[in-house]
Amino acid sequence: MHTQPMTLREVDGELCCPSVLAAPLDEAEAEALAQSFAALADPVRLRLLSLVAAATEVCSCELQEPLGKSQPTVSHHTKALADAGLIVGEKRGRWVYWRVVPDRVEALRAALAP
Amino acid sequence: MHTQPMTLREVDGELCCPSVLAAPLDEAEAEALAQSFAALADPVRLRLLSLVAAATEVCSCELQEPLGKSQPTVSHHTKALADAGLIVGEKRGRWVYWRVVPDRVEALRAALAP
DNA sequence: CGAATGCATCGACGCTTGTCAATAGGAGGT
DNA sequence: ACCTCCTATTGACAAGCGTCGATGCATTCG
Repeated sequence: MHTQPMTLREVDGELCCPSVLAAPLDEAEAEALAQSFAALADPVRLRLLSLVAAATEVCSCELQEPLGKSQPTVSHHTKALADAGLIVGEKRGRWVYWRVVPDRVEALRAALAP
Repeated sequence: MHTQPMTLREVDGELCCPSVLAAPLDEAEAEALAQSFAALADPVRLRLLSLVAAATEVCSCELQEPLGKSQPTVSHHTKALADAGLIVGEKRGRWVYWRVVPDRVEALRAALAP
């Protein structure tokens, strides 16, 4: 299972999120935001995310076919999204069920707010 | 100078933008969105974008020092952001002045809307 | 128990990307 | 004309990433 949501806000704990357009970012903020956006910078991961969002809960085995990718590749992408905190996995029996983390998506969306 | 805003919406011309969380993305939408997010998936480009946004207009020469990168590297990143349609450059005299394209940023932000 | 299933990890392969020095292209100034 | 300044492009290099087959780890089922 994959965890740790990554920094992005361990920094000041005050405001919700740094906005790219509001004020110049310092290097730490830029690095954290860039890693989060990098998780979205792949078409397979975007489709994976949209599939999970559409079903509110999806196991990895259900992703392999619609994505048209091998099982290790799917696992690689779920891990990438989970490391970015955008999805979270829960292991039940032999399966891992994935859900999106709306707050995380919202944080990235807020980073693009004017 | 760099131009051409790239696809992302040549597709249906109807709605403003595909949302990742609303419905499963097809491969074309995912590819276009991924390329746009890839432009934001670099800390130097994020800081560059925030610097341009803060000043509403910045020439390349003013970016080199705060970013701490060489001139070719800065040019490389301005091109990347311009290819993604996030900034646009206007050449005046010997200088190129960059401005953000708010609609483009908003389109990406909308892609993360619930 | 053993066999089967779902997922993660490893190793390897190509391709992409960020970076800079060197060079080229253009516009202004002298 | 020449020289200077700003930007873009090229070439090269290292690092990172997406992909898959093979393997390993748990868990469930018979």
